Amino acid sequence: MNIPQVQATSLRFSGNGKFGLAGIDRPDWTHLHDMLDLIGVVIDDDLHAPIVQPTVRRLQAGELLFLEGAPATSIHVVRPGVFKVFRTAEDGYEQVFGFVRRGELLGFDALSDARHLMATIALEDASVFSIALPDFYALTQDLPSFDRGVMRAVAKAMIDLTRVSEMMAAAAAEVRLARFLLHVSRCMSSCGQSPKSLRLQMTRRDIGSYLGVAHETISRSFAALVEAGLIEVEQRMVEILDLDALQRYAQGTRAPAKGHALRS
Amino acid sequence: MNIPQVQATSLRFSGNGKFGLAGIDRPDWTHLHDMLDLIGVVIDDDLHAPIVQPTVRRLQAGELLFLEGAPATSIHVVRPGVFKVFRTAEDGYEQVFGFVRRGELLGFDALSDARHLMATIALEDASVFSIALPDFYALTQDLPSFDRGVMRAVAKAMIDLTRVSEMMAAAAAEVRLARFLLHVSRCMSSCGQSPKSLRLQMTRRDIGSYLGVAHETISRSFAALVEAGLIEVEQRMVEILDLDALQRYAQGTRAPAKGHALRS
DNA sequence: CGCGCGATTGAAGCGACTCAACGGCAGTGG
DNA sequence: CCACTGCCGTTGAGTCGCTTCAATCGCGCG
Repeated sequence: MNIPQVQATSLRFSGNGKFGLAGIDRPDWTHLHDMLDLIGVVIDDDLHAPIVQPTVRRLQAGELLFLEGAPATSIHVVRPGVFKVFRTAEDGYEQVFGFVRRGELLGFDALSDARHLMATIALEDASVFSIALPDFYALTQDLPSFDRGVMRAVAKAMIDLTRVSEMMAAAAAEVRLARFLLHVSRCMSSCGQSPKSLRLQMTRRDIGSYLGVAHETISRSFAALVEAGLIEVEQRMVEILDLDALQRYAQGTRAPAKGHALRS
Repeated sequence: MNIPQVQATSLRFSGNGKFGLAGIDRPDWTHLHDMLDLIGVVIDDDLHAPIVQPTVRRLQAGELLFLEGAPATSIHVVRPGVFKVFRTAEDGYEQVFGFVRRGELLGFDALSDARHLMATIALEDASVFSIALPDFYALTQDLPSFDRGVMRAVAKAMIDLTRVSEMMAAAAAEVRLARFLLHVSRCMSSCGQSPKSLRLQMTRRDIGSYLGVAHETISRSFAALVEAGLIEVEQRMVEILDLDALQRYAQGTRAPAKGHALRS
């Protein structure tokens, strides 16, 4: 398998009116602006030269952003599209670690040893901003607000990873699925979309691997949630009928730990 | 509940012989040096003023570093000691997200919304370097190598979080435990200690919560691994008898003991 | 059109959970 | 000093739910 090359896109304007002075005659800043906006960075620094320019890479559904084991060259920010982060065990079992959506970082895990430990694939047509590592480091130094924005984004990514543990903490598979759906729901609403109408981009098998259960169990759990009147399912479209009830349903955990000796 | 305040410790030397030159007449730099060394930062920048000074906080076993929900004030780097990161669900169930050891960061997750989502407790007598957030941000700007060191440390923390998924991916509880022990083993060897002789600081219940199984099952799994001749267990001391065999045993993903390669 | 894959459903076995009881150890207070 | 009291760790028994194997259906695609 080969890794698609990063392609520089033509410079175009997407109506970023936030900075009146920007982009009049230097379209080089447009992508940078958009990317900063995407990760929620408020520009309080002057954009002085030398400012690097992220490139845009477009991927079709099913296209790999990078393979596991690939040397890390860039940090990516997801624009439209959803990615699956996974790793294939020696026996062929595919472990899914998470799903990455608009505004989130990709490839950050490789910063520890310059090598990706997980593969990343586009689950639908998508595109990302890519910054070469040297440029990335230059940006963190030149733009303190970018540095903080990255820290914030990374912290959020870490929180997302702990969400996995939370979902798996539930003993019952239906509860795990309920938590997963709520997680996706929150992602939807944070993206300004309806939190009750979900379009899942991943297969049942992906969800199963992510939640640590067999894909057949996911299928049955969907049926159970439908049976309970909490959701409606049609293929990969999920309609949450009663958000509150689903939340209550997702509360159940394992048997609680008894008293705890905490000193402070 | 109140949140323990970070206490500035008096500057005193606890027999740090690693830096022969340090602490002779400028103790202000000693802590910073030690902390940078701890997270693997190679100093290629001049340490010019104004350089901030991390404080040291010592904790007894069972003492909380911070509670969940607490406002984030500092970033911490673990010196000797092991911490447990966890969250208590509404029904009292304690979900363990990970164990943090020497050289790793604590409190980074709060950088997204300035509030800790997880509590952190010392499992044994421990101490940490603490840097107030403003100082932390100042450091990342003043010392590019520190900034990269932090990124590296954070990337490693993210990888550690994905390890949780990997451990939970195994259907069999014994395999999960085997993977956990190997994980601890790798931590030991990366700290320069023996990878075959482990002293676990956490209870069976902690391990169970971390691995997503009941604590009784952890107990039984220990017995099974002992029975298989892979390890020896005495209380919380674990001796790995055959590292290779344990690794082979930990390979199995999903497929219950179907004629497992364990029967001698 | 047939092939492959995703999704669903059924059947059967077993592994993990819950509940329960026990011994050991440490901290505490009379 | 020694009961007392939790908690930790272990072990047993029984139930339940998930996994595995299997068959079927639908859909997209070459």
